[in-house]
Amino acid sequence: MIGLTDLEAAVLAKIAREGSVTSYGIAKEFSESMSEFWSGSAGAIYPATRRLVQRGLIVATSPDNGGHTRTEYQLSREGRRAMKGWLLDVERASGLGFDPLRSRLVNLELVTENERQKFLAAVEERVAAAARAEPGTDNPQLRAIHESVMKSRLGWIKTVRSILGSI
Amino acid sequence: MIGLTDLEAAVLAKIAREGSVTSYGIAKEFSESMSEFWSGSAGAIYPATRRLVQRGLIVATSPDNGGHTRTEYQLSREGRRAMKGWLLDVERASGLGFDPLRSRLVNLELVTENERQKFLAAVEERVAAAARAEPGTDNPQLRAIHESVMKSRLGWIKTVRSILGSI
DNA sequence: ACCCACATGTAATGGGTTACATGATTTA
DNA sequence: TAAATCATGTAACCCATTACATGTGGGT
Repeated sequence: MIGLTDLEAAVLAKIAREGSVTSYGIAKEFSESMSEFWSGSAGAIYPATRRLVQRGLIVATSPDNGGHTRTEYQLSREGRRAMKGWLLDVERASGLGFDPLRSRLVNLELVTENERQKFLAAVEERVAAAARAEPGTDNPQLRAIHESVMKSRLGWIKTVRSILGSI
Repeated sequence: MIGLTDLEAAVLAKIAREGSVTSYGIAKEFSESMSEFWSGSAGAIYPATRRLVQRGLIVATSPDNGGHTRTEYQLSREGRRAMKGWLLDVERASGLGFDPLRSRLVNLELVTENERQKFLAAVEERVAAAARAEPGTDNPQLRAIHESVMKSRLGWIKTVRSILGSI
């Protein structure tokens, strides 16, 4: 009834979006696109789906399409409820999480002006490149959200550069 | 020589900024301001400083200011080098990390229009409130960075609302 | 025949979390 | 003198990571 880890919640959401998926399918999406924060390793996903089954949040079905083992998961009613509880959690959604750039920026006064400038320029270039990269999804909503993330991030970096440039 | 965890790096940076600190002092700052991503628990900080000492990245000194035990840490030369290596790591700095809001937004199509709108309005309000809150530091650079984070975040949320509003 | 994608798992490890335990010093 | 703060640590637990092990099915 209590806490889902963020990975568990993401798994629930993935199952909700797809309807029916295997652990392998979940792991694959996590490792190639999802968040780059999770590796999408088997050692995380298989235990996670097992936990979710034990808690009754998802149900397992084993369609026998010839020979090999394959287990697909679907959301249960409680699973949907839990997923929505996590998704609409305003308190947690309003936090900052972990941002590898932010955690560096707040310490950037520890290096020289020159290093700062070079670093920020390089990061800006890299983020701009990532923003131009192909989106990896054809869902227009997701694409728009992804685009807004990258745009806002670029704008933020520019702001920070001007702040730190004027020391 | 290889990887620092982000927490270890943050500890190094804190020591670099302060010059000399106790584990307790580090834990305190982490738990009240730092990142809200780390709890700043003793169970994380004391083992971390121990590891950093073992790797020669910080050195321990025990000033005897009467009676009670107290261990302060300072950066070693290698510690400064490791910290700078982490700080100026463009590759890692350019990633997205974990954002509790982003990880929800990409799944927001799973709830009704009404729930979406209510959720986004509530989050916007809460983030705006956090942006107005007192900064917790008197360092003008840090304040400016924090301000830029919150401003960019608010702008982003507004963009997302207009994207998701026009479905 | 060989390789790649699909598919499922386990084992060792690492590094966080909460909760607990202890004691000195300062402040009300 | 009671409470808060400073200060250090440990123990049990959880969960994600990497690396390994195993096997099927389809394409070249």
